[in-house]
This record gives sequence, structure tokens and C-alpha cells, in this order.
Amino acid sequence: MRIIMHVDFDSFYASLEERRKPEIKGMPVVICMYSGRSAESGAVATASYSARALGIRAGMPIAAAKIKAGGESVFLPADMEYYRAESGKIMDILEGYAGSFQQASIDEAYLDVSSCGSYGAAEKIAEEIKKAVSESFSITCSIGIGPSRLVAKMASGHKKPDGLTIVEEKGVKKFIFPLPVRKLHGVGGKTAAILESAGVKTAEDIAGCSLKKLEELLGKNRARLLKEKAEGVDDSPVAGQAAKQISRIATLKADTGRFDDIYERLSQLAAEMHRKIEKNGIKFRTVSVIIISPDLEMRTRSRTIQATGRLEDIVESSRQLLKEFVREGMVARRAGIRVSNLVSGKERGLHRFL
DNA sequence: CGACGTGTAAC
DNA sequence: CCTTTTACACGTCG
Repeated sequence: MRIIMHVDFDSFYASLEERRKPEIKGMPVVICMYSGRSAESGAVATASYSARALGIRAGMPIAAAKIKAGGESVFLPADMEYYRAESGKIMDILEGYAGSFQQASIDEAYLDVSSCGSYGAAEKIAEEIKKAVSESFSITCSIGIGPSRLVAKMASGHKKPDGLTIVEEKGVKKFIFPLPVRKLHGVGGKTAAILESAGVKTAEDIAGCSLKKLEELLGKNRARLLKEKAEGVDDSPVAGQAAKQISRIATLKADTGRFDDIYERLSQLAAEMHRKIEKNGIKFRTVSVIIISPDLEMRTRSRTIQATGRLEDIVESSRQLLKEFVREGMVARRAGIRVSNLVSGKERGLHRFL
């Protein structure tokens, strides 16, 4: 039987800024992604716990957060380079405690600690990790331990910040069943509304629901995946996975339908993306252009070509795709670029044999 | 089946 | 007033 740990750094960006600027410690700290179109346009990336107490949440417009904040609070621009560098150092420490390891995002990781033998031993490791991370990096984290990634993740979310929650196999149903459907990973507002209007309110309701009925509500695959989650079933291994797509998107200074304006920005994004592609030795077959209109609707156009890693191929494909958008009279608030159908650099492709 | 466009979700 | 990046599912078309 496996023992999996999920480690989640508490309000990570805000915690790093408080460490850098001790004078703001304890104040409501709001880390912002500024879009650059006006002084305050943008969204909240992370709010410290004292900022959350004021009702400030990730994803909220900065202007809305400022209204909630009132007086004594600190709004800072996100410094992603710094956060990524610090994250990398912490992840290196965590990896040392795991049989297998998977970084799930900049501030989350899964550790397979099965080889420690017992939940008691896993708890000791978790305490050691908290101590090491706190001493070396001055941040707290919340840790969940369970028999699967699914349960470990839900456990880490149970008590925050600085929490440690253990859910053993025998306690899984008791832990999951009372949860409102919205709390299950993969259930957002839309899905929750569908389920609730069908009288399905808790994880236990999902578990008790026939697969057929659930499929009518959500479709075949989502129904199966959600039922497994509600029942606490998850066999997915802790293992890194190759990326399947790489994208870059940016907000434009002003809404525009002009080819030249959008093309200039797409070219910059393509160059940025290409550095990452080079670094990873990746090739791709599909290039997409993403346009977000002033009413925030997303549109994409894509084109599949011969496997390539060249910047010129990204730029040329995106030029053609953007032409289509402009011809259709599309106006852009934001514009971006994506490569997918990734092929690892060494693979030459099956066409050699066909 | 592969390609394409959209929707949902999480961080 | 409304960021950024990634993943997955689903419908449609040829």
C-alpha cells in the first residue's frame, strides 16, 4: 500500500515577499499581475492570509481588491523569476525525502514516501520537512498524507496555513463523503451548478449516484473520473510527465484589430517561447494563435505542420493564423501563441518507416 | 482517426 | 473590473 504526501506552500508569493521585506510582515499583502493597460488594471495572483481575511482572493481584479483593502495594506507586482528560483531550491530539498517526486506547480509537490513503512513514520517526515523548509526558507507549508495523490491533495487543503493532515485508507470515505461537490478537485462553478440542480450536493451523493445518471449530467469521461474521485479511488503514480503544450499570452496596451499591432506582440511572445523550446530540446507540430476579445471570449486558430523547433516556423504560422483573425474583423484585448503536438527533439518521427 | 475549436478547471 | 499557463474533455468535420 502506498503512502503519498502533498506539500503546498502557504500563500507562496506573499510569503516570499514578507521574507524579503520584513516591515510588511503580518500586513495584508496582495501580489498582483499588472496588465499594463492602466495603473491598476490586472488581477490578484496571491493574497496573504491577513489579506484573505478582508475578502481579497486570487483572481480578483486589483481594483476590486483595493476597495476591500482600505488602509494598511501592501500591493506588490509579482516577481515570477524570483518565485521560480526560490521554488526550485525548495523543491530540491523536498525531492530528497521522496522515493518518487512530482512537482505539480510552482508551489505544490507530491512525494511518494511509501518506503518509510507507516503513517506514523510519514508524519515524522512531514514534520521534518516543515522544519527544514521553515528554517532554510522562512516559509510555512501545509501537508497532506494519504493513500493516493487524490487524498493527499485533499488532506493538505483541510488545514491551512501550516497544517498537517493525515487520512489513512480506512478514513478515506469518512473524509471525502461529507464534502460539498464543489470541493472535489475538478469540480468548478459550472459543474457544481449542474450537479446541485440534480440534487447531487455532496461527494456521498455522487458515490451513490448511478454512473448512467452521472453520464447524462456530465458526459461519459467526466462522469467516470468524478465518481472515482468521490469514492476516493486514485491509482495515478507520483511521476513527472512530459509537457504537452507550451504557451505565452499577453494583454495588449489597448484593444486593437490591427494586424501590425498584434503581430508585433505575437513575435515577441514567439521569441520568448522559443527560448524555452530550445532549452528543453523540444519540437512541435501544431502552432496556435489565441485571441481574447474585449468581452473576454477566447478564440483560437491552429495549424499543424511538419515537426520543427524553429522560431521562424512559429512566427510564419502565427502570421498566417493572425491574418485569418484580422480578415474576420476580430478585435483583441489579449493575444497569445501556443505550440502543441510536442515531439521530443530526438524523435525523428514515424514517417521514416511509412 | 487526426485536426480543430470550444468549454471547464486548477494554479 | 477581468492575469497566466497547462490539461483534459467533447463535438464536429473530413
